[in-house]
Amino acid sequence: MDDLETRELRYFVAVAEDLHFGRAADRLGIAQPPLSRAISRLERRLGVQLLDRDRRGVELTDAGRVMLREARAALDAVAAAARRTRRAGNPQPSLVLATKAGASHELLQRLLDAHANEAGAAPIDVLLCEVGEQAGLLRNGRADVAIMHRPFDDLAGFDTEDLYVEGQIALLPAGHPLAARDQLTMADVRDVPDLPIARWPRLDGSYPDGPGPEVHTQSQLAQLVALGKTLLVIPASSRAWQWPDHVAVPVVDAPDVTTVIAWSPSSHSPAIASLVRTAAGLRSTALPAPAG
Amino acid sequence: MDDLETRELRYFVAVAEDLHFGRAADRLGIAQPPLSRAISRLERRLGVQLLDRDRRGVELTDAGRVMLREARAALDAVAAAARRTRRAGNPQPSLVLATKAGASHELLQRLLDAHANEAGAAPIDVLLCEVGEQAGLLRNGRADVAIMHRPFDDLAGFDTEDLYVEGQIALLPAGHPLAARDQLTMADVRDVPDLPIARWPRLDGSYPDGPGPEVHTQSQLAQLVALGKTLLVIPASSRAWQWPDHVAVPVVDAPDVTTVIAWSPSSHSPAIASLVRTAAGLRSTALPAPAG
DNA sequence: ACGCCGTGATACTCGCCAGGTATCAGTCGC
DNA sequence: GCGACTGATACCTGGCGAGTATCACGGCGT
Repeated sequence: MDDLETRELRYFVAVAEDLHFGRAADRLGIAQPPLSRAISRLERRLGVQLLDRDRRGVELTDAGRVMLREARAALDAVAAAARRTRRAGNPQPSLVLATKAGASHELLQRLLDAHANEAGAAPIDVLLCEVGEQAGLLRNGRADVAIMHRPFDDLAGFDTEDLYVEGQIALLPAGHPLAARDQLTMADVRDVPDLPIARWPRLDGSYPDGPGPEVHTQSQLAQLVALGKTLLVIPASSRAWQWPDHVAVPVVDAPDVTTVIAWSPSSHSPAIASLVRTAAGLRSTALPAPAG
Repeated sequence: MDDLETRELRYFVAVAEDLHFGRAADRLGIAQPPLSRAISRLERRLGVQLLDRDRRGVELTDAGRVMLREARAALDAVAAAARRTRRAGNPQPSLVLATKAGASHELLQRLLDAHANEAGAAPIDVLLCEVGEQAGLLRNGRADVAIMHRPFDDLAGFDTEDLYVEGQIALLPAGHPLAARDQLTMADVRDVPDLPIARWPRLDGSYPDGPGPEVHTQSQLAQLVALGKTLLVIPASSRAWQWPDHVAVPVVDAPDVTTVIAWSPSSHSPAIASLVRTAAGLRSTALPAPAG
């Protein structure tokens, strides 16, 4: 059983994403014939057909879909190996912590302070990212550790330590009828005709149906909120979303949000262990009382 | 940033394991000079020294230790991609379920029965393995799903669903003084001079200190228990360990054991989802009442 | 001290295979 | 039917991976 080479996996992923040999070859910076040959050799070696070269187009077979998912994971792991090794070779290796810009700000501040006070603590580079990016960064080695939120973020495949549990609030323009209430339910908040909830892309990039605007960055969303065009239900601690002319109202039956620190089990190092221990230590100290 | 090839990772892992270029080259089936060159090229490309070629021996640097761990994970992921794709290409793809021989027998039986009754269920191959092997099998694609036990097994990096919680029992020869008690504590059980608890290897292969015999397979352990040479504290449901002349006594303060079904998030397929759903469904039906 | 063994590195040669160009073979549109 | 477009095939070339021979260096016998 001769292993696959990462080149073959890269080639297959390119073709599977484009479903077009010519364009995939372009992206890869090679000519089309070598790509065709590489894919058919891959299929021959696996003894499995990965693509249906149905006239007028290429399609993935079931096995091809399996291969696409597995190949992406494998390529991430290889890339992570290279990146983490490079960083480990630095004279003073640092930890990269990924976090959603604006979320869990206070907790992060306290974590960084506490960590800096530890003797011999590795320096920490904070990598601010968009919603849902952290998992990918951890997987491909661009980050060592991430602050994430259950149940929003995809925690599959990571080790995690719970840091904080809180309820959620609805963020409303000050003048809105619902803003006068001192608490809301999800039923109140759904189907508010003048303030539809924004729709985020799913993992596959498609958008759920609904009346709200489609957004895919936090700044887009911030803009819409500031304009009073959308309604937001977010963890109580996400103060970055606070505007002077908006009001936060607790949503009593919204699911609790748990802030966690997550890392890839294959990169578990003493430096990460120390940071996680510091983070877990913050749990016992005072934080603003969780809502909900 | 040109990626690493799996060949380079395999070579590095071989050298890092042997700490000897000649023997590693032998194992790899190549000559020593190409191996030396491959490693130094790898180091040059990463810009990081991985090995200290101190005369009279090769040693891993810190970065080398990082690389070793990451490279193993990456190679597992690549191997998993190949194996799972091959299996997905079969006309009637099956799921491979890994489980410790003898553990959770009744639950497994019920799971297989229930799954077989599902319409369109994939056939299941059961892969019986030794203690601690399941994680590796899931990681490198030899298995799709595993029955594992918290807190004994290494669940890092997997998705899991809890199936069953139970207490633990001590297994004693019928004539032993402790066998007359109707419950025990860990303090009772530790340091019983004539029945030291067997020692299992740690993840790195070394053994903890202690008076008990070293074991690394279940049959070794079974032999020792049958001879009355060692004492066992195991989940109550591990009936495979029951001998006619042995007695099970509950250990009231032993940590609860949770039986879980685990799978690799990168191989999450409809077939696995269906099996997991079936397994979770068993939770609500009658099982022997958990002890503790 | 000397030579010997064992180690990893270097020098060179060779052959395979990745990759390029040119071309073929279907399929669709008009 | 013709042209446009797609992926497959034929054939060639160059680079790199792998082999053999050898070097450089340290440890350790006697």
